[in-house]
Amino acid sequence: MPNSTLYNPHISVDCVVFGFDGEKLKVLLIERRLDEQVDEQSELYNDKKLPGSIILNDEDIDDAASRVLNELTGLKNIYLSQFKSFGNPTRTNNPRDILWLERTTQLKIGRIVTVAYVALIKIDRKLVFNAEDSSANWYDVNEIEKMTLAFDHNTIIRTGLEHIRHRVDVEPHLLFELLPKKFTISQLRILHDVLHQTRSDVRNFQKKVSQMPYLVMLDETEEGVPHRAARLYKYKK
Amino acid sequence: MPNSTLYNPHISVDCVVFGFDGEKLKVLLIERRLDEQVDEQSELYNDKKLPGSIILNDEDIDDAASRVLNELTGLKNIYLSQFKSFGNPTRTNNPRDILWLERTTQLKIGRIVTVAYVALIKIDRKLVFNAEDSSANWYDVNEIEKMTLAFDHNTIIRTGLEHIRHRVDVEPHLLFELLPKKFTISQLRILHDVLHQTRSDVRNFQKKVSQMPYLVMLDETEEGVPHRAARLYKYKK
DNA sequence: ACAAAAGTGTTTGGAGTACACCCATGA
DNA sequence: TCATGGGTGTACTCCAAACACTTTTGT
Repeated sequence: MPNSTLYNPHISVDCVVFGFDGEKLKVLLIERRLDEQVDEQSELYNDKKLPGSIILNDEDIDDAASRVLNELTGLKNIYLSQFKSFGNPTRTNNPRDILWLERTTQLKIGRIVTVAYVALIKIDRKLVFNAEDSSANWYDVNEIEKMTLAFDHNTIIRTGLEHIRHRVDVEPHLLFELLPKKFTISQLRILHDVLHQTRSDVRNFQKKVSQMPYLVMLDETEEGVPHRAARLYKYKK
Repeated sequence: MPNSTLYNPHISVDCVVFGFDGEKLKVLLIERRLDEQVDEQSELYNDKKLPGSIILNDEDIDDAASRVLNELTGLKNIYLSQFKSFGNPTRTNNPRDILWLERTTQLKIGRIVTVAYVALIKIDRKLVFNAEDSSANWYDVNEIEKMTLAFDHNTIIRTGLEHIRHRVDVEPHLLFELLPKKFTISQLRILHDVLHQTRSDVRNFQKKVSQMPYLVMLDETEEGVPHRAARLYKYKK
């Protein structure tokens, strides 16, 4: 439980956590609920938000983002990239959001500037989603556009998606943060296409990846598929 | 003079203002001086810092960056791009910096997270550099690496330079923010090379720019040069 | 006349793109 | 045996890179 001598209530971090299920790009969202009805006009919360937190008084902002992810997933060493800060003074104006903040933090909250991060994780890991005394789930990025999230989190996700698309152009090895340790060329191609918003030719894609020295072919194939099993690869170094 | 009911002392903006003098890339730095000697151990300040400010209570962070630039140069509609926030808790630990902050803001200052922006301006404009009751000057980006600036401003400038280099790859028209309204192809090529850290071939560069529809040839040539005068161009649309 | 930078075409290699068929596997 | 995706090669196009000489102007 946040404590006013430990926390800095002016600055927060929010994480847009991307995952890839083999077909679509997903984002991890926290279910926002307040069960206890404190007074008559308090609504029940039943919407979603990005994982995030106000920062600790002596905490680096990158460390705060790592902490949020670790509390959420139990994992360390997740790929994290700060992409933008959101400081519009009206972003914390919705009474619904203010009430929720003050309930969950036990702090008097005014304006908050949030520093947003993109995180990439392998969706196949069994994750412990128990942060913020609530649960988290994966949602298709395309579905999210139609949902109404807390604060300005729709905008943050949209911007984070653009950011990671640009980053992948410059650093293609980021794709491997989203794939399982062993993967097929098809999975790599589909992920590549989802992020680049293209549809690559299968043969040309094979040609391209065969020139990547850091992609090593394994002596294994996938299992349990109702067709010819594809060769597995791993990312090396 | 800052006033504690108007200003939010937890968040600031800093601007890395780039200019191009025809040869080298420059950054605008404020001379930091405190003339009045308040007590015996107070040093005289004679170093440099980025233009910046803590934000107003109800001010958007982008607006705060615009305000800083307008106060500094008198200009509006300057190209501005937020690139990173710096929130290491030790960045405001230097007693020298703390003292300076409290003197100039008249506020009790703790930790500050700063949101950093890159700005591009045409160096040929006659600018009114009178912000923060001090003066500002252009410095070569390469010289700055050897200087010791206030706070973590060396790091901010280095990161801002990387940022603008990437941006120019994606949006080549940003180059025209740095050039005078009328410019030669040589100027454009030299600026391009400075930012890409390359040395382009003159003929190949001419070929490339001749395919840019937004680059229009004027019926004028440069003047006062001790050699064949080059044709002038302007950027259209 | 000389110094200094402006301006101008061609060739070549590599990368990207388009395109169609047989193969292996499970049901 | 059938349905489903896996895996493979060639030809064409286009862009980037290499490369040298003549022109214009001021001193």
